Amino acid sequence: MAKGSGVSSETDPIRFFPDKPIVINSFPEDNNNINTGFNHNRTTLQYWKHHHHPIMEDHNRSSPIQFPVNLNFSDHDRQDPSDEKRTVIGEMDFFADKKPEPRIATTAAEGTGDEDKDDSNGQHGHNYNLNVSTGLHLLTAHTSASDQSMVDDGLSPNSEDKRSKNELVVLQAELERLKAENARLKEMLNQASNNYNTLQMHLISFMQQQNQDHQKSIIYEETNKKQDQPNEGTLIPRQFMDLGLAANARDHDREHSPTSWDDGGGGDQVAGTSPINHNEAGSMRKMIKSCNEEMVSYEHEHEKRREREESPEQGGWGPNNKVGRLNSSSSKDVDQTAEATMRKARVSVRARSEAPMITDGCQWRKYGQKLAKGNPCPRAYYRCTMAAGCPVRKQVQRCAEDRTILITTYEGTHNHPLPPTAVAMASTTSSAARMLLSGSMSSADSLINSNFLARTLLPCSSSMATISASAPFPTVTLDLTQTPIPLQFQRPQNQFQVPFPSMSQNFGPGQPHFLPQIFGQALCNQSKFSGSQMSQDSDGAQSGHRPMNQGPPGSLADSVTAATAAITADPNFTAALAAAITSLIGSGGGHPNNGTSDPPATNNGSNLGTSNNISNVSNKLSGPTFAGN
DNA sequence: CGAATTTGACCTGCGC
DNA sequence: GCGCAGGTCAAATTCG
Repeated sequence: MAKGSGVSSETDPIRFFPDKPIVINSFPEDNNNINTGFNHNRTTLQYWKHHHHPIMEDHNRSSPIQFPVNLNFSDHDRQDPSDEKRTVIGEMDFFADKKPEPRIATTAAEGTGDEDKDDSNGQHGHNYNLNVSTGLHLLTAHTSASDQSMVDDGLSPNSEDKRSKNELVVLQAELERLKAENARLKEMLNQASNNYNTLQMHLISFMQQQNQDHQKSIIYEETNKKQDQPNEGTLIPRQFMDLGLAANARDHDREHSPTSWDDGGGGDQVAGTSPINHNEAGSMRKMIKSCNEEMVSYEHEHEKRREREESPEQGGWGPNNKVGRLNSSSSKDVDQTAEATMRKARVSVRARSEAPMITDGCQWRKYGQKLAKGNPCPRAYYRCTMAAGCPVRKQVQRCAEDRTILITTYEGTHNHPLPPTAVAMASTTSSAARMLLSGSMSSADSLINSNFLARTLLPCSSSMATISASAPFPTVTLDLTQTPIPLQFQRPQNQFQVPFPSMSQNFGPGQPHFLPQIFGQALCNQSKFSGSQMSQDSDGAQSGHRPMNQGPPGSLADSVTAATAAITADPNFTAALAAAITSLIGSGGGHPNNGTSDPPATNNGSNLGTSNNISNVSNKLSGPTFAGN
């Protein structure tokens, strides 16, 4: 969390979004570095570092949007010499290519010679203002032929007069245009600000709801524990229960109280607690609605599956699986669906590694290996052996296309104490899990959550989360192998890939690369570590013994944990997320349906359980043989 | 010798 | 109902 504090202290998403109105880019480059506003270059970062105020605060001085406005600067504007200087400079630069003309014209008309130098009290500015701002008309009106003749006696024939008038007209038109543009940009900025605020409030209310749900789930758990006295000896994965129940509680809530986002009626917890910008909210609602529809159908399917699957065997992975059914119908339902959900949910981690298996702080025992269809590389099945009865299992397999990629799929939740690295990870991932779980509550939340989870778990530039509904089990795939992802949605079949517009955008300038570094480094370490320990595992050849214990203190698990914890706990991150979502929505980068179609994420909140398992991902070698080949 | 892995058999779900 | 594929079990094997 120490790192997290760093994130939170510096991260100011406000900068992210409000700036986004790439207004900036529509201006000439010479005004100031705001132009590069959204580039990730040093200039921008430096700018932001040195201007710790969001553009919204500072727009009077630095935003190009203000230029046209400041054209009307008055004496008041000039009270502060320094201010004036800066403003003038900016303006002059901005209109550099057009100013010479008016000056020439004015000078010629008034015959005042070098006014810039003569006017030491700023009178010039004032006069100039008259000439330019109000003055284009006035000048034209006042500057009669006689005036001109007085000044430019004998030097200004009619043709020249006409020419200057024409220039004035042109300038006037230009001024009008700029004013209009300024107004438009202002409007955009306001809208962006509104959107940002709206989403931020949504997020806050969403988080509050999550807390409530979590508490509710705890209550459920306590109740169930009392009811399950006979099974007291059995280890009950608390996180599992918490998360699962939370999800179910939400499902229940949703079933009995349709949300406004879904049905258009009022009363959505999120929408209801915060004002909505109708433009933004409208498109968002569309996305969410379609998403929700998909989720509903998806959930229906899985409900059926669950009914079929749970009744016969009830998952044999945990003795407590049967408990729920013995309880009262209500808690039974809750338990069943929750646990089923947890059992079914999976988190798949793709990472480049030469090692036969990524270590995650847990001990695993291989219990099977199978040659799966479509992949020449065998799939190895591991089960957690850190505690008897731990239901967690994982599959390890190399990617068929790229065998340097190791795909580790986790399923289940540990029911025992975890080593430091794993513990930290678990706590972190549980947060993410809750995020994801809450997705089953309402479509709105689900949308946010799927993104949130993805961004939370993989905030680095090379990350991507894929939520798949095609598999029998909802699966979230965290791809740590990808290079920065384009802002576009790919949608293979039922998969919805959550794109990560380089998180650096979402975070304040202070730490744009903080998280990516963590993850990147962790992965890098992983690779190095793997490489140093293993020559090649392509043949499944095992090179001797690899101690099966927790990963090193500085492992991927730690990194991920720290990073994730930091993010999840950082309100700024949530705000940044909101901004990111807004940008995604606003950019129209994806199909409305795409952004929404993350059924699995929401579906049964199943991913929660899985996300817990993510906590196990670390970067140390463990299991002996890799089945992966 | 105990622990872990290997590997073929078995079970189950699903699609045709 | 049958076959396929994924997943699991457990005896055999290997390793330290």
